[in-house]
Amino acid sequence: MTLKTHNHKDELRDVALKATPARMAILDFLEKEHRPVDVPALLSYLTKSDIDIDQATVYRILDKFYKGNIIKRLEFQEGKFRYEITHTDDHHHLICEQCGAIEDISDCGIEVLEKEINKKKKFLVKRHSLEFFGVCAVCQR
Amino acid sequence: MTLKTHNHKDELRDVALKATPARMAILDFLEKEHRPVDVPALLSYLTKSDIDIDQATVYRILDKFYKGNIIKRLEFQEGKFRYEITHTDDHHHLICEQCGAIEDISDCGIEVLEKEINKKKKFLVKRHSLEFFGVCAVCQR
DNA sequence: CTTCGTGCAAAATGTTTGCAGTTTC
DNA sequence: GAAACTGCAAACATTTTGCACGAAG
Repeated sequence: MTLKTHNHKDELRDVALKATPARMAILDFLEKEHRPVDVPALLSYLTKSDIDIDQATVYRILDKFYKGNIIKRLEFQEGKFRYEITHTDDHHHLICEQCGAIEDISDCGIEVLEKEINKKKKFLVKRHSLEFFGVCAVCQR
Repeated sequence: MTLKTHNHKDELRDVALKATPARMAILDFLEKEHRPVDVPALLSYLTKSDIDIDQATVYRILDKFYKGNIIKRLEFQEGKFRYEITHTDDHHHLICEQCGAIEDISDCGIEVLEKEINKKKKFLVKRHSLEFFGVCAVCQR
């Protein structure tokens, strides 16, 4: 069992955001889901949880969370964004193009590459996106 | 000087696509531009070149090209797609968040990682996306 | 009580589709 | 001439915005 030093309220206070029911529910959902979620999924969860919320509000909340570095914003070549809780480790995703399964992968050793880029190209890397698309183990059978 | 074994007409015939003026112009533009372009940029170029084309047609052409592997489809966290001619080398991009400059970078050594993923996770990688966001040399000054 | 957050409606942006007419091979 | 391609208009999906009301600290 891990020691939880922060709850959602603290998390929000840390970035000067008020702890509203909608925000708490969104954090709950993002934490519960073990994959990056899109806005439709978020909305349908909120509706099912009897939280009546407008999509505009959801986008505004996600924007605040993103800017406060509480969540990450990802693109899986779908023409829309997905969001996931910011974790301490730098991980990426394996996206199965057949069933849509999303696996995590860590330790891609990309920091080395970033340093090299900085040295060779004088480009200061702030963040990167790295996703793999293919066929998962189950779909290969 | 490099030997050009293929022109645009051949390129299209190779993937069973008819060589129409619009398609030739789009290939011209994508070849001329040294950065991944979005649809608005493509449309404005075509208009300036007195090629009257509907956006629906542009999207349909890009779709065909993408499926024929003539072009690549990229996302730079902008909520839209960008396209570039498919090159033989596997390169990625450094995107300056301040001025929008896009530099190429090669030899990221990601094939090694893909093989590892295949072995460890039994996930068959077909393609990947890797982009770096940060500040370019000019904007750092 | 002031600032921040939300709902509602509308719009902006990017992309896709149906269908009738046109072009390419 | 058949199949592929295109224009037009409309629809669709995602995301953003203005404004008035409501809630949190």
